[in-house]
Amino acid sequence: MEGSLGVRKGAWTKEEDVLLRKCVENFGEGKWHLVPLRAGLNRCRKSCRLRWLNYLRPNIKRGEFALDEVDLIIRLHKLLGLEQLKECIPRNYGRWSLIAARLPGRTANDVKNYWNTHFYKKNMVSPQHQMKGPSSTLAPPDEDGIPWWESLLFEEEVDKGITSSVGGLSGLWAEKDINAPTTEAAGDTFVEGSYSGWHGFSTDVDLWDLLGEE
DNA sequence: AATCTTACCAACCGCCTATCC
DNA sequence: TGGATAGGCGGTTGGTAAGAT
Repeated sequence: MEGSLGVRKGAWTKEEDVLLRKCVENFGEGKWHLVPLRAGLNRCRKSCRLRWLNYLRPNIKRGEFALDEVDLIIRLHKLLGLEQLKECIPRNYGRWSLIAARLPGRTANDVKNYWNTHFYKKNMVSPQHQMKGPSSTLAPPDEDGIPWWESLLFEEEVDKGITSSVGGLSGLWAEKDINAPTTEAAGDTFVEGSYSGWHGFSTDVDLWDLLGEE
């Protein structure tokens, strides 16, 4: 299975995994354009990076999402989808990465897949009744027959709490003496809590502050 | 047992931003 | 300053396993 430039595509073999792992162990993460050459792999740089980040990296957690993980995904997704934040986070960039950064061992791809499988597609049909939600083995519905996760998705009080938290962002910046003169910088400030890839804009504002948790 | 449908998830693709020259 | 390149992201696709008919 090869692409137009003779670069291999599709599922990775065990041999390829071994080569990639050895390469990263020897040279470290990064410089992905050099990895195919160094590892002796007939793969593109993006494919190597993705394979490492989503599958080969140490401490990757596999298997079913725990209750608290799903809870957090729902809350953070809701938070990051708010109009107020869309204004200051360009294109919602880093949304899945932000959420994944709060779930040790989970990757952005994992979180995205989970959301798309359990919530997003169901939302397209009928939000209140078509969603399957997290595996029923996680937790039974309450006495009213309403799954625990559904209340998180549609609970107005959760909305209010999150909205007020976001509304208080400017206060947080002021409180922490953070200079956020533009909406773009404001977005960086928010994102920085768990994502360090942008601009080197550093602050200790945390998603937990916005969620009002520990 | 065979076929069809659904769910899951690894991987690809295109786009954007940052950095380098 | 502007083009080329690399890194990184979200959206989407496609293969496959599991369940239903």
